[in-house]
Amino acid sequence: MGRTPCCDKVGLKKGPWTPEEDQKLLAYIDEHGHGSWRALPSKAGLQRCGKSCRLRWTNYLRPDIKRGKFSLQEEQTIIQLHALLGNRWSAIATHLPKRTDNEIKNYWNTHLKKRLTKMGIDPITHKPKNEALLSNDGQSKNAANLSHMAQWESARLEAEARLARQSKLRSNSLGSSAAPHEFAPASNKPVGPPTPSTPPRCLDILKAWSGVWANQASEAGSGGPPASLGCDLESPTSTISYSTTGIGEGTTSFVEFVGGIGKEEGEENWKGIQNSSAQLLDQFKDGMENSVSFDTSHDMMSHMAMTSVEDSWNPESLGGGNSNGNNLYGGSFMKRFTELLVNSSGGDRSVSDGGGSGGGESDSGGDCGGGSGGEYCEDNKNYWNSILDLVNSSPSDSPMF
DNA sequence: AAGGAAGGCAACCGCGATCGC
DNA sequence: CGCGATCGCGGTTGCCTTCCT
Repeated sequence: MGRTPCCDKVGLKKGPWTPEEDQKLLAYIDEHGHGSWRALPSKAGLQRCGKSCRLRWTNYLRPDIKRGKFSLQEEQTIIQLHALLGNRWSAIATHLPKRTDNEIKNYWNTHLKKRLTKMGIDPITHKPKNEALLSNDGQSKNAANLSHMAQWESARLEAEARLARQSKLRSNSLGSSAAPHEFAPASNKPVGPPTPSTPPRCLDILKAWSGVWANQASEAGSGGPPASLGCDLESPTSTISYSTTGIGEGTTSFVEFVGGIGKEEGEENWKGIQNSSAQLLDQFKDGMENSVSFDTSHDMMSHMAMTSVEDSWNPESLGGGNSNGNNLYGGSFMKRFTELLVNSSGGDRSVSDGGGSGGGESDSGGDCGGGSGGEYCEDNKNYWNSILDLVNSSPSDSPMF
């Protein structure tokens, strides 16, 4: 029953690739595209299994990958995304143009993870180790909130993937004018919809959400943070079953959840939206109904919209929420933390780019706790703005968007 | 200068998801 | 609907390089 490993065939070479092999593979793909990886080696005259060829191509030979040292910005991105996505390297890679999931994974394991551990941070949960001893009421609630978002995002990812597949199929069946080169997209993700000029509309809800946050923030002025933003992130609860093994393991992305949100769009296009979650829901429904044109995704997303959002995305969750802070993931903690982290790498690095928008700020310990109000809120806003920027600046060729 | 330890990274392995017959 | 083939992903291994003593 078990599938035999593709490399079990005797006579197939393993181990490091030689320049000659690279050349053969490159030449073949350049001329024919990879097509079926299984069939490629024999056609290309390589004594390798297809899987090995695919890996070599995606991780090394692909023309659109960048090699070399990770920039500060990239490090920060990885850390933040890992905090939200866990070990979903391929998903993280979609936000890091020209980096492969394998490279990111290696970099995490060899550099960032150790740095975290050194600092007393649990690299899995991204929590300071001593926080594990804290009472779990607020934390668990936040974790649950994030988990809800993870559920939702997971469903969205599935839908998008399906969308992309179907789109690809359609374009193929229409005798698309695709170039003969079938270069794999970044991180082996399915090729995105053929008309990327309009991003997946399912993301509109995310814009809306962003807009709500922006409004909350602006209305609150220096008063309170958009509670849902930093202190008590609520999210639609998916009806799909999902393992809630904790952040960083088995959870999906909040960053991707806000994926594709243009910060400006989020703050301007949607500024007119009332804070009413009902209106927001209408927007969401409209977006769903009008945009996701493929049956499967449409059904799925619509189902999500109808069954999930209405059930759990209540006004309280949008506008209310608590302010008990200490939201590890939504608060300034993460930002400061990542900055601290990248700074702690020592040597010649410094936080000087825009990504570390709050660079140089005092280390106030990231207390989200009540009290500090304005500064905290500003930090939260900045943090999420940086996330939005981060996602927004995701490569246009990212198959995710 | 030599040997061992540690670090870094390319590549492999195995599993789950998906596709096509 | 079932089954085999294929693909993609994440975890792990093992080799090579660099650092340290």
